[in-house]
Amino acid sequence: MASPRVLLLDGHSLAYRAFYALPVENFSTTTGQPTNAVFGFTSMLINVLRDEQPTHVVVAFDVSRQTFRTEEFPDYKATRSKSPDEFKGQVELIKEILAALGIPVLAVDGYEADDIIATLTGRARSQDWDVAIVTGDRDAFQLVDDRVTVLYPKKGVSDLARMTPAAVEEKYGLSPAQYPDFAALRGDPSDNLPGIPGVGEKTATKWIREFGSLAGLVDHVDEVTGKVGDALRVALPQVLVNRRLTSLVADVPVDLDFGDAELTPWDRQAIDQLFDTLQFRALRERLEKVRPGGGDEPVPATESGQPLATRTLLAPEAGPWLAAVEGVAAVAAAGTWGRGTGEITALAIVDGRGEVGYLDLIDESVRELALDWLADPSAAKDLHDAKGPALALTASGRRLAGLRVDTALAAYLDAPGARGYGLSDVAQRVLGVSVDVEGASDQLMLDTGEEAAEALARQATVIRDLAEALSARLDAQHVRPLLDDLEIPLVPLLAEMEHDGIAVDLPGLRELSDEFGADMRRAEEEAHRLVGRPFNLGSPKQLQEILFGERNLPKTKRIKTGYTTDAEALQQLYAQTEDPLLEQLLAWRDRSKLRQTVDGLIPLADSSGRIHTTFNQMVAATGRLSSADPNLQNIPIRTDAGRRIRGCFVVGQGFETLLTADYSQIEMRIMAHLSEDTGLIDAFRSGEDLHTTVASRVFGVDPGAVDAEMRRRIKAMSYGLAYGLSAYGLSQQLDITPDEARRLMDDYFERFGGVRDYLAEVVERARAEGFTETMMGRRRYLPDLNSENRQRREMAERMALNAPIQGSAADIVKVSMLRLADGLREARMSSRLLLQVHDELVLEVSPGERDALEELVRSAMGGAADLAVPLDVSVGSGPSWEAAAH
DNA sequence: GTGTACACGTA
DNA sequence: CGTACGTGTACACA
Repeated sequence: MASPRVLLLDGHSLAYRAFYALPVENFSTTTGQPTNAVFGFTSMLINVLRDEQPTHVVVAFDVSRQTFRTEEFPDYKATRSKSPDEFKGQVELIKEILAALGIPVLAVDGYEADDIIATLTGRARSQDWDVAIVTGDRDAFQLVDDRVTVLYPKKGVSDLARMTPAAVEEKYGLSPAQYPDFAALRGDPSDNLPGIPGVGEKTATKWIREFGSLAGLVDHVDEVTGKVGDALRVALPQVLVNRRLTSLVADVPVDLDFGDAELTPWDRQAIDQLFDTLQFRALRERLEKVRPGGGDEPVPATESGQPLATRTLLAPEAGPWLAAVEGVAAVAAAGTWGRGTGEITALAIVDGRGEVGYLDLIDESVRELALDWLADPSAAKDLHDAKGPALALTASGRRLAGLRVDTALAAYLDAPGARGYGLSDVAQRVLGVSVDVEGASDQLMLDTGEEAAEALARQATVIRDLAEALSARLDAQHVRPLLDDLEIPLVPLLAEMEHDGIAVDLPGLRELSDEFGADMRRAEEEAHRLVGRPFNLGSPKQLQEILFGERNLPKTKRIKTGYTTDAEALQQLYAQTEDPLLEQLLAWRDRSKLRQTVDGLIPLADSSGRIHTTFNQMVAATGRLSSADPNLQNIPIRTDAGRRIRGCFVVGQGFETLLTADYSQIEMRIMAHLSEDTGLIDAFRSGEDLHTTVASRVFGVDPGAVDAEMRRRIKAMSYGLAYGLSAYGLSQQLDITPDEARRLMDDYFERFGGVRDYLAEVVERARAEGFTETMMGRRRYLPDLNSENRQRREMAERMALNAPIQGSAADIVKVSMLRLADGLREARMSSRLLLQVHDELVLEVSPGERDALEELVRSAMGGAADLAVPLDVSVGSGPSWEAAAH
């Protein structure tokens, strides 16, 4: 075996280099946390791990600016400006990353990182190890020899100079051992070490070469002629000071066993979580490629992903084989699905005995057997992301049943807010194994039979092992009921909703598109006329130039790229200046947004005029569903023109009407329940208008005396509470002074103190426990609650405040959907659920079922949770989504 | 072609 | 300086 190779990094100097090399504007998270130093450092680390292939790694940091050097020479590094706060916070993040990678971090009081590196270099050399040093401090060049290389960042963070003895010789004309002598003569402006007037690198090199060393030069100092000789003699004491400071200390009391520095597999969960919060996507992939043991290591035979003897089951034996499956089967499905339909092309099944079967569903009879088996409730099965296959089953007229663990959903409940829930993501995170799903599907496409079977069977074994590992995790977190009773039963229901889709009035949509298009053109022409030339109204950049440059309008709120041109700001500008261009811009924006929505819908209608969204069960960190392709959860409603789009979602053929049902103020009701605030509970129980009732208490007047403005303010305040609204934010929204907003909040909490106490308690508990919980126990982990960074911490606090409220509402709506679907089945009704929009359900009503359905919906939704306040449901019906509103 | 910023629709 | 999403456009980068 090759001798160990140790990699030593100067954490501070590299982070510092990165901090100034990478523009912070391009390297910050969406929450505003600067990450340029972390990114640059991590990027360099990954590169050297890849290129140097070290067996051991240590990172050294400076402790403080106080070292023996500042004692000897108080001006040492005195010109270094205090490192900015954005930098210091990032050093902590770097240390977190190193901790997750299992790389020891060393810092010794009174010494610099380079001294630690010199010390460790000496130790490694004495064991005859190779050493690579990465540092932005050139003093380390003195350590270079045939086994010690210094990698010095030339510029940026990716270009490292490889300083070998030959490279030092070439660059300075000196040996590494001569370097500190040379540096002492030259001085170092960055360390605030004075040089000698009239002496630069050239002269310094010449002297060292001539006399062999600084000591040699000192011995013959009188022989140096000319003005520089005089200068040298004058500066000699300083030069000797420089020499002592430049020299690295190789006997720092360092407490390190090299065994602890050995590279080992790292803590994937910690890495994933860190890289997620830092929003490092590409880096994570680069890191994955250099992980210990290499990126493409074969999976050990005994571990997950190892193919077993796979039997490809042909028509005659497929039926008996499926009937003989024992225990819970882990199933990997191949196929295509989306937009309300799907097709399964192959299944690999591993059963409780370890029997592995592969079914090619191209064969008609195998296909029927396999689909029936998937729909068999007595055949227990685990799948990964079963909604796709469920969609295919639904399309074939069946319903997925017997689903025990969906490993994607389980991973989501275990860690909502993670980066991805694909099989390879989850297998990597939970089991630490690589599953090349892409490669597998490539092989499936090649259809080389055996290879396709092997690839899919491998996935099935991973699913089997994941189901076991995740079950244990969910049990430990007490979230197993959420999987069993909520998320899993929802899978076939969502598949059916997606498959059914919702009918649209296509001619109506086309008409709207034309109309909105005409409005856009009018506004655009007028805008061009007002500006005097054509420009792109859709370009915020051009808009900024025109508004704040040419027209010199008052500046709006600052954004990264200048000043915002969002609708709110344009409206304020218009109120101030009455510039007619602003009217046109606002009109154009409004119409183009609506047209964009309409034009996105039209091509998605199927041949029978129905549109099929995809509900995503695993994206929202709070537990909500989301809707995509198209998003039917953000169809306009607030404006008349917008509502006309809703009017184009209509009842389909064979049905009588659409019915919508929504929870009124569900989040406020949850807040009343969770906070146990008697005032708020009473307000709901009174049955009067909530905001008016709350306003009358806050302002101390009769409900009849509450005017529209009072109600508006209280409504904004109440809703804002669940989002962590600040006095400043409230003042902005209500257009009042922050003082007034503060007073309003105080008055509010005076009357509803339970709410304030609850909100404060939620955050504190989450800070202590690391996560928030909904009424049903759904967790959200918020590590940033203990962040040193104020912005991140406060962001996490608002999330902590909101997650139990939004998440409990999401849980309740999910429960109501399941109760409703069960009720429909039991009553043998053919009306059906089409959409969920967070607190609203949209149903399609079969002829004659209207009244019974309303009754069912009210009881399913109203009884979905037992709260201290009633769950109020309002119902409406009509031929379109718009008309069914209430 | 891909990623980011901005703007904006919903609950 | 208010949470949770998805989507289209512009624009800069590769």
